[in-house]
Amino acid sequence: MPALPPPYISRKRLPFRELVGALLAHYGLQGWWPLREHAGTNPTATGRFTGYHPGDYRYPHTASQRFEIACGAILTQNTAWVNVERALENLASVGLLEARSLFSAQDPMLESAIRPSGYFRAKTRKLRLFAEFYLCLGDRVPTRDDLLMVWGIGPETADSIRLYAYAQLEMVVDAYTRRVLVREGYCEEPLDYDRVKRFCEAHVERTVPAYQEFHALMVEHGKRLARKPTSLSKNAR
DNA sequence: AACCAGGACGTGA
DNA sequence: TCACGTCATGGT
Repeated sequence: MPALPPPYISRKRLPFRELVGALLAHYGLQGWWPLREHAGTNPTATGRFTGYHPGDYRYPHTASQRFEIACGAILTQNTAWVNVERALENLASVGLLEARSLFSAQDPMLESAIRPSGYFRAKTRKLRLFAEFYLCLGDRVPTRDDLLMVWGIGPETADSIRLYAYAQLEMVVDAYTRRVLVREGYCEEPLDYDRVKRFCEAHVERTVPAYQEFHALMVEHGKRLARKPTSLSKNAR
């Protein structure tokens, strides 16, 4: 056990599980991960973020969807999703949203396709290295440690790929999750990734759909908290 | 016109 | 270990 002060102070709050229930009631089922083929359907409460499939947890249906999800997870690193959508569209339109062609593509081709999502040189390298890893994988499901061995894939990206591309029971913690936990008074900074992950695991039903909905709700709610405290966050005590 | 967005890596202390 | 700089585009 790390010799650190306990980061999670129990205040007079809803039990965390009940906050999650309140968020679900408020925002509804999310149905992550967004896919291009669903673009334009199921707009969420925040508006223009589309591509979800609420209520259907059998994704990915195909290897193509799996690869698209993983690429999106890499491209969205510190980047607004709307920019990632453009990059994914560009990749698909030139036939590069597929492991073999992406791996074989020339740098300038990849770079120009993903430029809208930023960090285009670093992400070109990351996508290519992931494509290589993905091809070597065959039909096997990568462990978290497998993914962390790949340059460009850190804890959150690895967990996102595990939970959404491979439908494995893996809790995803992102900036929005941390923001919600802090702003709603369930923990204090500094928020170490693995400790937040364990906190969430302790409070969420241990099923893949529950993990997916939980993470998606954290993002949806976190986006609101970015602007100003919402009525929900004020009422939720 | 700053500031931020669904991080990860390299570096020096 | 850990704090900090770097990577880059597009929206608000």
